[in-house]
Amino acid sequence: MPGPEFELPPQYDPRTVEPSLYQRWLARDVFLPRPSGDPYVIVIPPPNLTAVLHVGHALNNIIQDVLIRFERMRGRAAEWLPGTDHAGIATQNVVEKQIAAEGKTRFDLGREAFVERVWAFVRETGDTIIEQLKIIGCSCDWSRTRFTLDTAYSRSVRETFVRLWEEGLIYRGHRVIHWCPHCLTALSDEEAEHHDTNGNLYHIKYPLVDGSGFVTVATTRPETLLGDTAVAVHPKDPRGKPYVGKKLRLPIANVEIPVVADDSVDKEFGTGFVKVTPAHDPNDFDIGMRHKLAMPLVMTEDGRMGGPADRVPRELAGLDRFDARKKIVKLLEAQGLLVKIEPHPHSVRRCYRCDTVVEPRLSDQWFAKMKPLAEPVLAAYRRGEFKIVPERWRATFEHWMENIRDWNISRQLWWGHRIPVFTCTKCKHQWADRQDPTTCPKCGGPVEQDPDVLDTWFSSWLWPFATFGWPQHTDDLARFYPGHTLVTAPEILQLWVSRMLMSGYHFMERLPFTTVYLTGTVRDTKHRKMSKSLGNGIDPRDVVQLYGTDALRWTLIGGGSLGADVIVDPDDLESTFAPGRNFANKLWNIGRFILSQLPRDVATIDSVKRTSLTLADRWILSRAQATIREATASLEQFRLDEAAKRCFEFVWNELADWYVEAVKPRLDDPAAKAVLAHCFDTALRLLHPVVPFITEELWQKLPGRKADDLIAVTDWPTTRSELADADADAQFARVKTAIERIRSIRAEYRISPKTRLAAAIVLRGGDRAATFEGERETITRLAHLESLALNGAALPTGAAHAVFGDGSEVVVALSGSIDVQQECKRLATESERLEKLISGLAARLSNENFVSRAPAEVVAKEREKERTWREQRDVLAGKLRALGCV
RNA sequence: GGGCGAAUAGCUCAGCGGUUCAGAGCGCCUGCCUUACACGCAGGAUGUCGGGGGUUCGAAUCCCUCUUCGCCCACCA
Repeated sequence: MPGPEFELPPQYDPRTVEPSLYQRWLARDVFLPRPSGDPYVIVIPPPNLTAVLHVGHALNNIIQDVLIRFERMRGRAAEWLPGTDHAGIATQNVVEKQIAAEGKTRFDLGREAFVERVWAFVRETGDTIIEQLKIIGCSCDWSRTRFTLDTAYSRSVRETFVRLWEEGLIYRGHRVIHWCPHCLTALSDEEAEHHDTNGNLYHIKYPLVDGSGFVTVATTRPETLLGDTAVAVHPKDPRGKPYVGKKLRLPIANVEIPVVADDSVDKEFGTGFVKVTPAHDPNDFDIGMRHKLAMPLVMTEDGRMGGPADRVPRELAGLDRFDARKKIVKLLEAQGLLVKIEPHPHSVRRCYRCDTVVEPRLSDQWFAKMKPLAEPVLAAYRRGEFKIVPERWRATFEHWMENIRDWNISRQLWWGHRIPVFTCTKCKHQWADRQDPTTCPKCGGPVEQDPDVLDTWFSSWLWPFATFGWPQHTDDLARFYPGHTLVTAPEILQLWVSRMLMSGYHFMERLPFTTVYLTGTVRDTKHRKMSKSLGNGIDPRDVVQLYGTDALRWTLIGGGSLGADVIVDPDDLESTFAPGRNFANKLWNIGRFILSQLPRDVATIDSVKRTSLTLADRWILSRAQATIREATASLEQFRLDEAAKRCFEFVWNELADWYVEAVKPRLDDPAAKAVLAHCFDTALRLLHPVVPFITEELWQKLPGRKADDLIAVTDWPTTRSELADADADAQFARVKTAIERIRSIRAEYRISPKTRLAAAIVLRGGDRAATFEGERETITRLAHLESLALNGAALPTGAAHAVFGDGSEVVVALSGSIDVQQECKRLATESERLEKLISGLAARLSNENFVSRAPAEVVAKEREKERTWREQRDVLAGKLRALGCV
């Protein structure tokens, strides 16, 4: 008998195998799409370059990797395009913070030097992020790595802008937008996030100019009263009617403002009188437009009070808006104009990048019209041309698409794509240009480019096709657009996903993907989202260092179902990731055992005669078939967790716990070796997408591997009907049950493995006995493991016993005596339980409705069950009598 | 203010009309170093499936309602 050809350590050490395997995959170009074949395309959600990745990002990318590896093994030309996002405002913020630490601002450096500085930063984090993706095993096509500021990519961005301009979908809007006083830029609606706040509602008296009294307004932002140009009432509100057309004296500012009637006022809210600040509130802006009111700004861009001298008194000018609020309240109080302050919870918008309270501000910005882009996408969704999983996001998506508003695409930043709008300083002609013009095409005068840059999402919304070279008609574009699956976090469904769908449909006339997979969120034990700012972010590299990449992947994939959150305890990585590590180690040891048994020329399963297979052989082969079928179906439905769990069961509970044990007595049987090799090979392939490293490592060691074979590009197992065997499934299930009963009895009576025992399986029905006869060696072996001697003879009564489902029973006789009292007690309890079950079932079966309405097979099954239970009860009664129990 | 989701074993979560649906992992208890694995093996305990109604022959599973948590959306100052 040939000994093992190599020795493997009993503990798997991922650190020694993972890096070299990754290099090997790279060297063989397995991550490149196959030159031919049906493409399967995923574009990575390009990570921001603001910080290194945490486990939340890892989840997202591992899901993509599982899908791409699965499809690659199925023979598709799998293309996973990686890259990174310049993340305009976010990145600029981080670098500005760095500069601030040096006591400088971006204005000290100047635009060019600042942008250079950002580039340096971005190159560094970019490298780290790519490195992290490799460490977690991502099989991206690195030859096509893109960055949203690449030269070619920038051309795409510019082309889009100019096209939209030419189509009349871009316009200059003078309106109130969300302004971040910290980032000093406009934000889109989506970038100004709602946060619930415990604010106050201030009731303030505005005196009538004619001295005849006051009206009282209610506001949450008293400091904006300096910018009031009217007070509005609802036209049908009797309280306000008498005042319409009258003049009020604005407190503190000392200007006169009118009372106007406007439908938008809610009679129910506050006092019914609304102060109107057109330059600092979007609603008030609309009112201002309707009533042709002046719109003075009373705050500076950085959130301090400042404006026309008649409105902003010297004592307030330059004061921060929140300090100004306190001061104004004091002044009002002193003048007796403050009626009351009542608590008023409401929502305040904050900048999604720096968390500063956003200030609505009248400003000129570029907008893109969205309705014409959104409508066809919504229609396509309703026609089922793409789907979102989990399906529950449907309402959110549709609601957003139905109520879409124009998109503010200009940002007062330096880091990003400069807006390609040019203005002639002489004739004021304004146009968008694909090239940088030097002179005005109309009058030849000098030109100026718009100083602002585009919203970062204005480049990322082109990701599915700009990355493949659009607007050039490249081969890549023809082959890889449209793609297939987009995997991302639900929080950017609007910000990014819906816009990609719109741009794809608009510019490419095809939707960019067929499925949007929205992942869950990785949270800590307090259910807080994992993030750097909260300090609960875990670097996936730390986990990999401790437990290995496969353990990380296993935990994240197997730990949560489709779209569900995954909880990671940052203070106890061990308990979070140990299951993954343990599973890898289990796989390793099964491999160690099986590999030590396999000869170099192990037979294929096809060359083994059916007749030389035992029940256990046929059973495990059949289980393998079931696993292939179920795991494949789960993956096709994006249920990665189900697929992983099914494979886990096959490997651990079926292959290791039962088959490997059952086969030990006949390890010199070539058929057994063939079955072992086949099942292990199948398991490795099925598991490879989830745990790529250890499966590759073990698969390499299987007999018959050629030097350039790699599991990463080998075939996905397919089902073969001739190996499925329902008979074997059923029969082996019975063997298992019998063995389990024996073990249970042994444990219950604390029979040490050294104690000699005899047991019998007494079967009801001769045919089944015959079946078992044929499987004697399996049973004998398993029984031996339990230190049980198994034979077919009946044994003395009075021994411990078990009855199971189909009426067969196990009787175990001990060489010594048993505790009769204890056994009586046990039997009585069991008898009682059974009696209860029987009476419940009998009631059900005597229910006419059940018998007539339930499906026939259900009724039949219940009848059969009742019959069995009654038999069992009789057997128990016999035992009780035999033992002399009362 | 709307919409969505979640509440199942001590913890983290599967299951989402009948088919072992009362489950998995971790933890816990009892035995075991049985020639792959103690990151293991065998056996075991633990849940009125958030409360209350309803539909049904039958409900963790569908409907209503309440409570508690999340999330998303929202121009009521």
